[in-house]
Amino acid sequence: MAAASRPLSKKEIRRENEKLILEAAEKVFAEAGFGGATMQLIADMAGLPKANLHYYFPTKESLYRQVVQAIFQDWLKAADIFDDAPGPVEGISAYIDAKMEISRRHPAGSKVWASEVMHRAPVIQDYLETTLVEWTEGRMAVIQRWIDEGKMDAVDPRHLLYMLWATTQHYADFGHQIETLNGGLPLTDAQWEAAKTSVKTIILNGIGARQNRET
Amino acid sequence: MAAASRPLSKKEIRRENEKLILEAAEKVFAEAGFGGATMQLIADMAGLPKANLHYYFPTKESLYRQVVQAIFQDWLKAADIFDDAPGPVEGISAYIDAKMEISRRHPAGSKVWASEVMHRAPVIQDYLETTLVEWTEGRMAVIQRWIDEGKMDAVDPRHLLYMLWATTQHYADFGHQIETLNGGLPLTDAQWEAAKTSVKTIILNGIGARQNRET
DNA sequence: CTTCTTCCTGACCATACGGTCAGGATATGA
DNA sequence: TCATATCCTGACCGTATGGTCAGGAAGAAG
Repeated sequence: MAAASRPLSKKEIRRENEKLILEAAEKVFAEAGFGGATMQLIADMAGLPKANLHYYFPTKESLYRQVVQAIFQDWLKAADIFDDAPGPVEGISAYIDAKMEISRRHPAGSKVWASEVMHRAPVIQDYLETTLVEWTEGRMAVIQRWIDEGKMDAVDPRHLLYMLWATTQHYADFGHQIETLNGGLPLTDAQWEAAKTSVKTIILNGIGARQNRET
Repeated sequence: MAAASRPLSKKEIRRENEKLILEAAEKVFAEAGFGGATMQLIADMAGLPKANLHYYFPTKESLYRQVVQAIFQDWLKAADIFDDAPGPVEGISAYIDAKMEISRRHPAGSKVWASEVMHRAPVIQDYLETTLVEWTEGRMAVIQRWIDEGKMDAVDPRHLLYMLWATTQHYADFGHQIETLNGGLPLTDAQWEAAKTSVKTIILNGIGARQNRET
């Protein structure tokens, strides 16, 4: 059937299988929640026997933990954009674009994250208290600097961040609702562009973001 | 112990117990998700034996369905405000206030709803396709009228609605994250006011909402 | 070729869960 | 007062699930 490649080395096998399992797990956890997900279903989706999952990941929780941690990494990475930007127009635009793209390409991850937080973060509370707190404070400082430099209105940086998270992740977490309201069809390329544009327009206007130098 | 009231009539008993069960169920479903919730836990929280739950609600699913339907009703009701308003400043302000208040007073309901939609709405898909679609189209028409009347910028009404939902519900669904970022403490009255103000300011400025008559 | 380590898996187990039921308690209404 | 309908619940049941394990297959190392 499939193009049988040469036998894989042990390391390759491990890497390959862990990847298969993690990908399947992310989907299943996203669709069913932690409680509703079953190891059997993840195994089927990964195309491996259930016992094999327990060979790589001793418990359901350890598998879940790794899924959530991977998502958290992506989440943070999307924000490096923020720091390098000269002002809110560039920085926030780029951040919205990046997060919207994640919502589009990686909706399962966003859902798992949302579910984890909604359930009071049973497995990544320590990350929230350390990494996320630091990250947030850093970004708030950037926004405050922009305000001090007169590049945008004096809005509360914290609530601006929440709005950015909420609006962008909404397109992943509530994607099903959005699809239903779109006649049951996934958004087209053009519709995604319209969504991005709407979010950027409203938020940038909303905070009175001003270009670095008036044209 | 408790002030023993006179014996309840059968009807009162039924009403009372159903209420107890539904309230407990909403909390448990919100905290654990449908799959993670157990009838035993709901029973304990309601202070009733498990078999009693099955007397009032034959299955876990039927109980869940009623919880979700009740939430959906609230959800829609909050939006009557919209129609009576003369323009976006009043209408959208009031809508944001109302939805923020729901997020604050009724976070469990919002979480159950979010969870249901994230899992592709297994029990209320029909509502999404009928009631929600109609509701959304009605509200989009109102917004479009405001645009046509020059009361706000020509933003995409659909994405504006999504932003309103996303930003307001975020304070319930991600309340735990927000609390963690607030030093582990729930938001104070003043902080809730600041949140409302931020959301309203950014969105109303963002859409260029103009008062009915210039002062 | 031999030994060692890693990978693999069918069969199995204990538990927890949703759901049932028989039979008792309690209100209602004639 | 008695009959009936409703409410209540401890004990029970079948199933599904997370997890285990013994033993085999297969690459790595020498």
